[in-house]
Amino acid sequence: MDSMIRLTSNQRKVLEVLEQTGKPIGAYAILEKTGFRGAVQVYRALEKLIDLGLAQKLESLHAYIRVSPKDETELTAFAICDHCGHIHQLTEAREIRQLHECLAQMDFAVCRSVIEIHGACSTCVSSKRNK
Amino acid sequence: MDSMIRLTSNQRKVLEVLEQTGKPIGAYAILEKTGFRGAVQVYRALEKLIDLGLAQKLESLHAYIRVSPKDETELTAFAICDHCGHIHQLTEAREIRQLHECLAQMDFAVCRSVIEIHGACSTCVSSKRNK
DNA sequence: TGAAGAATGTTATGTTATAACATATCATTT
DNA sequence: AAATGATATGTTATAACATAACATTCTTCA
Repeated sequence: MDSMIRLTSNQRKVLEVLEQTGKPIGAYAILEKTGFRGAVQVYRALEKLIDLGLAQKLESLHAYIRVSPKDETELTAFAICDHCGHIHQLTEAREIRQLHECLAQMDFAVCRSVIEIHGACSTCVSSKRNK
Repeated sequence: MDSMIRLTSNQRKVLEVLEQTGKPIGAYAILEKTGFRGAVQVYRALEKLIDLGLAQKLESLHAYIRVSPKDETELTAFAICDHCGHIHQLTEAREIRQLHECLAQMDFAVCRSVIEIHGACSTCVSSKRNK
């Protein structure tokens, strides 16, 4: 893959950890899994991966997650299940676009959009119902 | 005011700092302004103020801001100007409600909503244009 | 090959947040 | 007023997250 080519060894290692994990993971947990000597290496790799659109930070969790590079960061929202940790990614949702349009009408120039909705996913909601 | 009654001395001090500041402020800056001996006192007060709907945390800034208690947390979005620090609060916006409805249709039970849109406010955008 | 730039390593420190336990304050009942 | 219990506050330590500053190593391409 073309995008793989430009990744350095450290960046590849971090990306692999993100992929193996499959859900948000903190920088220091990445540090342990990669075996790097310091946190700096993790943060540097994450910065690049985020730049490339391969990862994103979940601000409300202080954690990082692999995203598909085609997902436009600005138009992505995360539904975070606080019970099982599952992340559902809403990409290109009409509602997000509308929110941005609403801001555009106020002459607000969006450059980054942090949308993280916490709650309980369908699985957890129904398993609770059955208790 | 009724809501004032239940606040303790520390909570009142923190609330006053938030109000005097008028924009997001970090916990350790609050610590300095209040003169408390430790960060714990700040975080405890903030927790209560947030519970009461008098303050909110801006996750992407690691900072806290006074909000009007009638603003429903779940339906609030913040437009954060990264140039001048100005915060515009969108409350009860139709777009947010629609996003929640979209999640509800996926059987996701929302309990907390973090919506923070970064960019440049109209003032900063136009002052840039004039440079 | 060897100079320039990119990547990585190393150490230290800054920043944000909470755990665990001690003490103080205040209202209520006796 | 003294004893009780609940709430609030204080204190210390540490966890968790993030970056600054500088040294070294690795590429690459003239």
